[in-house]
This record gives sequence, structure tokens and C-alpha cells, in this order.
Amino acid sequence: MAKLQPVRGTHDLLGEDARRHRHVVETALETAGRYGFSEIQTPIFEFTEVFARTLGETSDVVSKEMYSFTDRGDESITLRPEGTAGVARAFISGGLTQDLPLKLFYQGPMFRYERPQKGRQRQFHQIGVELIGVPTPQADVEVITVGADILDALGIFEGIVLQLNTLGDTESRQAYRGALVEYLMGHKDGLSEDSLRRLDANPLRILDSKDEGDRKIVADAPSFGDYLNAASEDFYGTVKAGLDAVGIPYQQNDRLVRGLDYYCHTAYEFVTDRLGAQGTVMAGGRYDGLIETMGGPSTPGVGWAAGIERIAMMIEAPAAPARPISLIPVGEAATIAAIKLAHDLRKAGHSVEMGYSANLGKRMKRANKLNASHAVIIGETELEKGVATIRDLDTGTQVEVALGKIGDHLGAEA
RNA sequence: GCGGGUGUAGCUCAGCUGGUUAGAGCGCCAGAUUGUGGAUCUGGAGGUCGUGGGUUCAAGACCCAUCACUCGCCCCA
Repeated sequence: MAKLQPVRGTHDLLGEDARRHRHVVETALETAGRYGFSEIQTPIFEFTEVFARTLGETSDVVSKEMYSFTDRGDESITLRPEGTAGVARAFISGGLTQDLPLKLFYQGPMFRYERPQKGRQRQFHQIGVELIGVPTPQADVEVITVGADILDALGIFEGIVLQLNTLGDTESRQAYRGALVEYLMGHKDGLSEDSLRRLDANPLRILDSKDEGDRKIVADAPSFGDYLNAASEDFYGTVKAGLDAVGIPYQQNDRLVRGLDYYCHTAYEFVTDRLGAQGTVMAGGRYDGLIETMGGPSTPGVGWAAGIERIAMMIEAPAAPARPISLIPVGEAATIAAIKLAHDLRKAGHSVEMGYSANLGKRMKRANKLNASHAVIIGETELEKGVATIRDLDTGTQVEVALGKIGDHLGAEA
């Protein structure tokens, strides 16, 4: 730490950036609230086991991206790399299993040890929802719909497309995975290095490889559709019918897959071409096996997570805060009177800025820089008369107003 | 973890085939204007040229290393 600099991949958030961030969270929370989602805040760290078990030892997140450390009690702790595992843990350990169905919204920082680039940081922030305890496709539709509504409320839905796929139920999925691996093993020689690694960890990912040799092999690979059983097809059909009903357009994307075993049925991503290499704005799926994997009762779930930074880059700048009133006392007696006046005005709901020193000219400059709407000047002359001089900084006109009437005067103008 | 690009003032950048004291615009501070801002004019502060080493009579510039930022790969939000 030779220099004082932020840790790689972390950022300070202030001014407009902070406002964008906040706007995303507030809009999402408000919209999700109308669907009956309520906020849950889980700790930003958990026992490492919570993530290792749920995400799978072979996943990239667990094998190379976790911020883990041993605490003073000799426990292995990990800064959360995503939100679902913590929510699922809270569901099991917090005795929420009696309250199904459960609709939860979360928001906050996540941590992954990755090489930063556009739309990707080591500390980033997500919003997310989980709908726990509903096995029917109606839940998938509702979860996707609330996500689409949030993107719409933020004014960015136009630039985004929903990609949709099904992974089928466990039976269909295992059958397909087996067939795929068998096929790929027969073409091992032609596969890229990356894909050879995927063969063990995440064979379905090979379907989405960018390597040309891989693509040729994949072109003749068994098709997922042939392995979907009737129940799975039915489920997927109902999800699509629901999306049609609410008028949310989607693109079928056969290559959209999730690597982890507990994912099933619906998988989806809201993607854009406006964020460089990071196209995914919001992504999720159904995870019926997750809670059982963690040691809880067999409970279905479906949800998504979205990157706040990525969304914040796409939205219009939120409105700047209200213009303040600049209160300018001249002289000691006036300063005391001004402190009281500032307090009264703030209590009455006005945004008041009052400097700490300098003469009238400097303070006027400062008021101008702060984009104040009015300057309220109190000097000896004003004090004697029990008034303040109020200058409209846009028009330059000024009037004297009795001290007790200042709030009313400014309120009327605003 | 791998590959490309970039590091000069608070910000955006210029700085020639290495050559004397490193510049501009914006911003900041002060004055013109000791109770009246925005415009204008004048002046000022602010730089270990990312860091360390090397080549050279001479390095902001060339070489090596390192750190940071950035874009991409892997993977993901």
C-alpha cells in the first residue's frame, strides 16, 4: 500500500453516480413492492460453505473468484459473490419455511475477485428477487414480469431483449447432459482447450463456445429439444403463454444455459448491446433443487439478479437535487439570527445553504455556484427593521420581507 | 489467470527525429468590485512527467521491470 488508492476494482460513488445508483434501487424496490415483494437484507458475508455448497465447487465463482478469509475464531468466511445463497440460507436458518410462498427483494454489494473491465468490478452491486415455494410456471412469469417492469420503469426496456430458454426438469436435463457429454467425448480431439475444461465442469457451456472448431462440432450435437419430456415442455409452454399474455416479447435462445445442477426449467437473461462485452443486465432462472442441496426442505424457487452499475450506465441522469436557498448573514449579530432562520426554514422543508465565512461578495459567488434559487441577506440594516433582503438569483430582482414571512415568500415562489 | 491499449496540473489534453526554465483550455485562489453573484479583465497557486532501474553529454520522450487504469478473453450482474 505504497500509495493511497482504492483497492482494484472498487469505486467511490458520489454526486451523479450516487444518484443514479440510488434511483435504480428505489425504482426497483417500489416496483417490486407492488408485486408483493418485501425487502430482505442478509449479511454481506457468510460461512464459505454456504457459497461453496450452493454454487458448486467446480464453478468459476467458487474456484477462483471468492474473497475468502479465516476469522479470529478460525472460521472460513466469504464475502458474498451473489445474493441467492444468502437468501436461501436465511430461509432455512430463519424459520421462514412456514411462510410460503415467500417473495423477497434484496439489494447490496457483492464481491468477486475478477479482472475489472467495463461493467465489471470486484465490488459491485445487485438488486434481485426470489420467489420461493411456488412450483408452477406462474411464478416464473411473475418474476420475469417484475423484472421487465423495473427495466421499463427505469426507461431502458427499449434497448434490451429478453432471451429465454428451458433446461427442463432434472430427468430431461440429466438425460440430455449424458447424451451431450457422450457425443463430445467422441470429438475430444477437435475441442478447444477451454471446452476440454468445460467438459467436466460445465458441458452445456460448450454449446455457447465462441471457438470456431467447437462450433462445427456443436452444430451436429444432440438437440436439447429431443430430450425434453412432456412435463417439461408443458411447463415451458405455460411460461411462454404467460409472457405472451402480459405482452413481454422474448427471443428463444437454445444456447442460454446454466451450469449448476440445481437449475431447471426456465432460464432467462435481459441483454443489451450497449455495455461492451458485458451484455447481461439481468439474469435468472428456476432453482428447485437449491434449498434441498443446502440441507433445507425440498422447496422450489425462481428469481433473478441484476447489476446496478450496468443499469446505472444505461439510464438517463436522475433529476438533480432541489435548488437550495443561500442564506447570507453580514456581521455577528446577523449570523446568530441567520442560524435560527436557517433552522426554521429547513424545518419548514426548504433546502438551505449557509456558508461559514467570507464577505458578501464571496458568498454571493458561492450561492451562484451552488445553483441557489435565492439569496437571503441579513445585515445590520435588515436586523434593525426585522426583515431580510431576498434576491432572486435568476432575475436579479430583490425585495425586503419580514423575518417571519420568509418561508411563505420562498414557498410561494417555489 | 491470459492478451491489447494508456499513464504529463484538480479535470480534458498538447509536448516534433531525445536538446536549455514542461505548456494550453477548463477549474481553483486573489484583485479590479471593503453590503450584492453570473460576464469581462488582471494576477497567482498548483507537476517526484505513475514508480524503480537502464541507455545517453543530455530522457516527459528510447529500453527493461513494476504498479495502476482501460478494453477484450475466460466467466459473469
